[in-house]
Amino acid sequence: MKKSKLEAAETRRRIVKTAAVEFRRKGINNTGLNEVMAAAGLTRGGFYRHFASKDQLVAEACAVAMDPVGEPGPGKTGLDAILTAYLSKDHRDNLSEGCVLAGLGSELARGDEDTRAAATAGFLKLVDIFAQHYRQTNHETARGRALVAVSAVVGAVTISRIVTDPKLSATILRLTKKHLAHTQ
Amino acid sequence: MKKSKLEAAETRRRIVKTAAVEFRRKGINNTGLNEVMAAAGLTRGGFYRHFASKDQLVAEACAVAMDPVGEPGPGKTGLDAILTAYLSKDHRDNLSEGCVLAGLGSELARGDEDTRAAATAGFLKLVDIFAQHYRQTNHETARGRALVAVSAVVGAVTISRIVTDPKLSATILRLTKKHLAHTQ
DNA sequence: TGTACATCAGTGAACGCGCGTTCACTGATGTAC
DNA sequence: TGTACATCAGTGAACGCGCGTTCACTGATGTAC
Repeated sequence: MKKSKLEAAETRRRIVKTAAVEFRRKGINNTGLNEVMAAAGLTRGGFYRHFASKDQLVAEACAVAMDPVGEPGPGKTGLDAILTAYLSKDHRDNLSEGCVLAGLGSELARGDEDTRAAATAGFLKLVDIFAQHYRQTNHETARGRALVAVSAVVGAVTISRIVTDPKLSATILRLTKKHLAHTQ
Repeated sequence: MKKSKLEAAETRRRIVKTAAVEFRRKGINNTGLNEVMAAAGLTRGGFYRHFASKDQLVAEACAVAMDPVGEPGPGKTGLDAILTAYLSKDHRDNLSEGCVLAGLGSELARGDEDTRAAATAGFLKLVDIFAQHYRQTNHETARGRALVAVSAVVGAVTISRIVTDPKLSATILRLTKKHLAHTQ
């Protein structure tokens, strides 16, 4: 049953990618390795040919999942487009493809060093994207504003997912967008 | 071994309070009922005399834990005091007594209706406290600003706990405070 | 190029463990007379 | 007020279950000669 090195590498990538989706969808603690492997079309036993532990998979899945964050779609640019995408109902309702910081924030805070480092790298990437759109004379000021803005949007999406009143949820997203667009 | 009704009610309260601490400290999914009961000085079996399920305890613990949120300590008032307390390293490092929204945000988003309703009530209470300090002519505007501000501080504390770089963590808290104080 | 053998990706059963929940039991509390 | 009995808070063992992890095994791949 041995597969070629190429196939094995592809399998590994598939496991990480599947995990990135499943963890975001159901939470890290609520997602078993069995579940991830099955979703990747494999059986449980093969997992440890690729990873030393679940924690390692968590860290790698986190790193992979952070990559596409903040890309508001092809052709769209500008802070407004980014804010619109991040603070959309689409993003709020689509856990499995959304931002890791908003989807797994409080679980990441209890994660191991590697996981938190991956999340930190993703956060900084997002901050850079935001900072590019804060056209200040001072680069540090732009970065500072971006730090605050990213924190704010992560909080807004997190809370918009908790809140039981749909109107309130929508208002949080709308007003956060308005606020951040105005302090550009 | 039966206890008086008074004692039983006291026991129930103790379980909820203990759960509120343990859930915040280790996360809801990582905290077993066994653990909560032991921390409350009881054995596992007695739990179901007081609660129908773990989910019920989660909802009640969440409601209780949300109560003291936003109280910046005796004698201190004003938005600045609230922001200072909420965005302090003390709050960041003291999971077990901190704000539920920041400590359990992404787990709450996957919680059941009752839990999310309790969290929503707590969120709105916090929004009201903030809104009282935004002295606008229009009450709705003040509430809007408060919604955004509470989302922002929840995001900031969440991320300050994830980030592996202590300086970055401190900067997020400091700049978020500065930003929100200035848009008063 | 062909043969013999080592490697190792993936399978599927099994491990111990802790989970949420149930249950028979104990004995002090509360109630009825 | 005193007695007899029902209630039920709390105990501790046990339930089935899914978890992360291990392991013997299979057989195609990759390598050495």
